[in-house]
Parts: sequence; C-alpha cells; structure tokens
Amino acid sequence: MPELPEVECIVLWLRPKVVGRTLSRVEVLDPMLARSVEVLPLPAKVLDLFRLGKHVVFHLDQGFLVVHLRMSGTLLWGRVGRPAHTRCIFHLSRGALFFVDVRRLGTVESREDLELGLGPDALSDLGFLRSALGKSRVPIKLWLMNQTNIAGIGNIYASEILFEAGIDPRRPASSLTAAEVKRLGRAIPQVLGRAIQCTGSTLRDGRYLLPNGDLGGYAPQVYGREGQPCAICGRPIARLDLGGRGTFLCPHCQR
DNA sequence: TCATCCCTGTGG
DNA sequence: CCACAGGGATGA
Repeated sequence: MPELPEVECIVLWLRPKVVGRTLSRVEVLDPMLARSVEVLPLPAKVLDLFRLGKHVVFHLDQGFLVVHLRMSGTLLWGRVGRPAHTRCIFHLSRGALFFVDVRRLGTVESREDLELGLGPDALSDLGFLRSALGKSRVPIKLWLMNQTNIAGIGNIYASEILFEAGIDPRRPASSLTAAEVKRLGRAIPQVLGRAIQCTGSTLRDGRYLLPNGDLGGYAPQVYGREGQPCAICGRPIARLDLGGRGTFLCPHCQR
C-alpha cells in the first residue's frame, strides 16, 4: 500500500504521539509476522520515529523496531476496540498502535542495525542519478522502483513521476538524455512533495489511512486512470504491463 | 533479468 | 469466475 509519501505522512502524524513514550509490550496476533519481535528487550523508551525508504523505524533505547507495511498494511492510533485484520498491537504508555494488514504481507522486525540494503532516499540529493542510470538497461520505471537504486518510489509514484517528467516508462534507463535526467531529477521531489502535502493517496479500496483514520487526498494524474483524458493533451491515458505491474502513461506526452 | 510466489480481498 | 491490488524475495 504505502510508498514514500504515505509512510512519511504516517510517521509525521505518529511522531509526536510516540516519541518519549515507553513501549511496554508488542502483542503479536499473527504468527506469520512473529519473527524476531520476541527478542526485543522490553520495556523500551522510544527515542525517535522516522522513515527509511518505505520502512517505519522506531528508534528504541536498545535498538530498532522496523515495520514494513508492504501492500496492504497500515498503522492506526489508539482506537477503541481492535480494527479488523489487526496483526499486531504496540502497547505504549497512554496509547496503543494497531498494525492492520489484510493481506498479511507486512513485517515487523527488531534489529540492532539499520542495514536494510536501500539506495539513496528519493528525497535526498539526486546528483547520483546521471551516472547511476547510465549503467542499467532496464526500463526506467523498473529502475525507479528498485529500492537498491533509489529508496521510496513504488508503483503509483513511478507512473506519476514519469508523467511529470514526460518520459515513457519503457525507455531503458541508460537511454535517457542529460535533459531527461534533469527533468526526472526535478519531477521526483516535486511529485513526492506534492503527494506528502496532500497526505498521500487513498485508492478506491481505501486501505491507506492516516493513523487517525483520515483519507489521503492525492489525486493521481495517470495512475489508475486508463481511458480517461490526459490533463495536458486530453488524449486517453493508456495502461500497459511492466514487470508484472500495472503501468499508466500518456503515450502522446511521454516519449 | 524475468516469472513466480507470498496472502487476502474486491471489482468487473 | 478471473484479473488485479500501493511490495519484495526467490530461483531459474
């Protein structure tokens, strides 16, 4: 479900609620994500909460708790009762955080380090793009979605960013001209920043929510809009398959 | 570098 | 019923 903007919004919302509080218990309801949670020394103080790529990281006084929401996970703050599909509950002083995940693909792990194998964050300095892209012949959209290349971009925003940059998602990464790399470097923070300002995107299935239950307000320009008119030229948005994922573009505006 | 798989739910 | 869903690990 969540890509960089959604995870960023979740973290921004939660940070003031959890930082400084004590994590007394992690109640694992789904054995599928038990993993190394038991190893966690509790109780622990939450020193900080931050985003790393698409991961939510609790910095505890004795290590890190890393949550990955994958396709359908979300974090809901202190609701009365237990939401459907709750897989795990983080019990904090004066509050509880529910990890809800219909598809059960999400993960919770305690770690001593943060070596997650991620490339530079998509909101960091993108000066590396030019040389990095030159080394790969994979379609640019798949390159952007590979977290070891650049961290945080997923299936929605890969399509959105390439529309903003006017680049066809099928183009080999190494085929981009200097001007196109420059446009891409501008489109990435622009699209992601705009999405964060809109508190992320909630698709029709309504799975992504802010921790208080609010919906994200970002309206995609191309993602999920097959057949609808392009905002620039009015011609219909097309859909194609890249790496087994739905890919949306304006064939006229993106070259 | 690809297809396949993990899992569950929804929409056409 | 089948296609598809915001992610990523795996193995051919």
